[in-house]
Amino acid sequence: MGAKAVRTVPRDVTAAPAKLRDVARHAGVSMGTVSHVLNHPDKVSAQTRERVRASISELGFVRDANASSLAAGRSRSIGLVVIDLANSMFVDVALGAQNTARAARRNVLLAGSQDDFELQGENVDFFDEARVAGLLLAPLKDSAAQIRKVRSRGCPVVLINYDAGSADVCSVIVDNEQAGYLAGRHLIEQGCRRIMFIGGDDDSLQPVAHRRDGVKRAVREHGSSVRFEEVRMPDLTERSGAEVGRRVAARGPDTRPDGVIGVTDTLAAGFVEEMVAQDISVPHEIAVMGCDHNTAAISTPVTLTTIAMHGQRLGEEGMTLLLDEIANEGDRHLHQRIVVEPELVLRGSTARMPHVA
Amino acid sequence: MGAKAVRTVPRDVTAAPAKLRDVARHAGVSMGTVSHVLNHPDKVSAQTRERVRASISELGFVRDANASSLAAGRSRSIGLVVIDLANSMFVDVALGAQNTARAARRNVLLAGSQDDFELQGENVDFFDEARVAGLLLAPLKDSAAQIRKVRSRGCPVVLINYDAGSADVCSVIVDNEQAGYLAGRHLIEQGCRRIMFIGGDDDSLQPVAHRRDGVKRAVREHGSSVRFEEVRMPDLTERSGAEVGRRVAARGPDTRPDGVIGVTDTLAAGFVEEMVAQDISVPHEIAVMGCDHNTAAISTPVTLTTIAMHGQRLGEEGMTLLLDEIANEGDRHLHQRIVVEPELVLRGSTARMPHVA
DNA sequence: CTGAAAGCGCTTACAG
DNA sequence: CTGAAAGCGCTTACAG
Repeated sequence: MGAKAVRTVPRDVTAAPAKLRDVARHAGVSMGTVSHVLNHPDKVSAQTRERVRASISELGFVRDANASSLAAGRSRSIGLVVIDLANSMFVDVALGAQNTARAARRNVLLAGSQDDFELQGENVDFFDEARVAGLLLAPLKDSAAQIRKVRSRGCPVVLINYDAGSADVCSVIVDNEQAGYLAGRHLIEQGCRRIMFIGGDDDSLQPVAHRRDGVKRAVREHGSSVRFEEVRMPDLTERSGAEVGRRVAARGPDTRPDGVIGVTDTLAAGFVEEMVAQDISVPHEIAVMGCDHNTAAISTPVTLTTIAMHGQRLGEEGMTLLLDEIANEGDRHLHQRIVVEPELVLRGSTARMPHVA
Repeated sequence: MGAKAVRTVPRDVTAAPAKLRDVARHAGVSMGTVSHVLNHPDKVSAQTRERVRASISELGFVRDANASSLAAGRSRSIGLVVIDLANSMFVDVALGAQNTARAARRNVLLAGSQDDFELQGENVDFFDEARVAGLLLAPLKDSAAQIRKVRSRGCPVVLINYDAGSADVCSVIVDNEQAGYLAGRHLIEQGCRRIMFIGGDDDSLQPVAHRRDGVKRAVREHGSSVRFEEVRMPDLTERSGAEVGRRVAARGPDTRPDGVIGVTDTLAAGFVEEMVAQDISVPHEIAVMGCDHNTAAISTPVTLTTIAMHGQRLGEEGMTLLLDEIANEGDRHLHQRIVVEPELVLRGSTARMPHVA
């Protein structure tokens, strides 16, 4: 080729990264214009916009989000704090929230609390410091203090999977009472007459209390022929489920329950494993089910019947509510309480009736 | 009580949030001193420190992390981008990374890429804009361009579950070849002689290629009596696994494989479900196993033998390497490549030999 | 150990 | 549509 030996020299990697002022200089415009191209491209003429964009990519400019948020007074990101990422329900929540946020060109910052209220507090504080545009919170238990603090800084909060019981905050919840009811009714329909509910000993854990109430309603509805029994464990782990399993096995076959509901799948999974270890047949001697559709509860030797919570739906609805509240800062926003219905998921661990197999 | 009616008036909630300058004024010190209390408490006398802390909590001051990061030139947070949070292996990675970071008083920002290379790019860009102190990246495939960009801004990167093959970056990887080998050897030991490997059609997915190589090594090692067959699917979903299942079922029993390895648990789970639907016994007619210990693969009617990847270990080691690189900015840091060995997890889907039951 | 001051890299009225 | 300038809330040498 006859072209002169002029070639694009690769930018020196050790050179200082380009800043907005460098872009402005390079494009021959003011910093304000570059900022507009970044934040309100429609307010800039097409020609200027393209010139600025060319400079941006040529210089490899990446805007400093910290400076941007500081100057704008608030970050564009949204914080999401969930109870525990090891519970797949909350991964679903994150997915749903993420997708909805992305459609609105917003980023979501994700944090899991590992079932630890103190860690939850740290996560909320962190997002508070980051001055997120909004906070989606799936709390372990009553978190009024944490919420008030964040809100006083002008950050809207939407609750997920927790009913604050007050009208001054949006929430998206699962009907946990109904979840318990579905579980109880299903076992009764499978012929169980001695129902055991494995819950926790901390009544402030709202979903646990509600699910128990639902199971009781199903039992009551059936009349006096069904017995109800509740065991309260200090935590909701697989280990606790196995512990209950040992106690149940130690009883005579006639006094054992014939249907067991773990308030979480994890708990139910631990129970099932212990049954297998003790040579007690699931579902024939004892039908077992979980109650939160945690796909992480894999290790059961039989597949676990459970109640699906539609986590993704929760995340989507919550994010939609939050985005609305952010857009309408206080005034035109009406706090809502959205209830998502749970659903029975049939699997092997309760399949006593031939037609269910 | 004879005390005067002086009581602590609750701070007006509508008042402007306290800033560092307010704290300084309230405590009667300069802003620099407040900043020191926050960032280098040991450089301040105990008395001053406590006075400042009292003012901080009395005023409900929460430092603005954006301003802080801007002034300091870099955020204190660390970014973690994983391939997919729906794969529990990566939740484990996040857990491990989180715990290690927390011990070092660092926050980690978590993002999942949903198996989407474009989303991965967005996640990396986001952390780049946030000027994170370091980036832990579990990439889908070669991401040299993304990495170079971030690094040019002075942000150290450590790779997880991906072998960059170059000595200029730290990485923590699973020995995927060994994982494949363990899987292959296990099936052969279980008596399988016609092994099928279900993989993907994208050779740039490193773990897939390595696991296949490992399976082949096991087959080769056993001599010519074992047949090897590979199926390449466009994606690694449950649906693809079921599709392969249908094809296998359509063959005559004599030409079918008697041992199947899904390169992911998800793939294997889909295959198993299809076997059950087709009334082909797992493990007796066909033994099946997965290869990444994804606890999210719950829906299998028999529990799935798989290879554990020790995700938490990966996260911990990766974060440790990254923290070291951050602390020793370039000079005293030596790039390392840590290999974590995988491990066979026996379950029902390959239990053909009585002693394994 | 403490204080005064410059500066981090943007955004946003404001005026043209 | 574009530009000049003030300011966002901190941190960090620097001097005392």
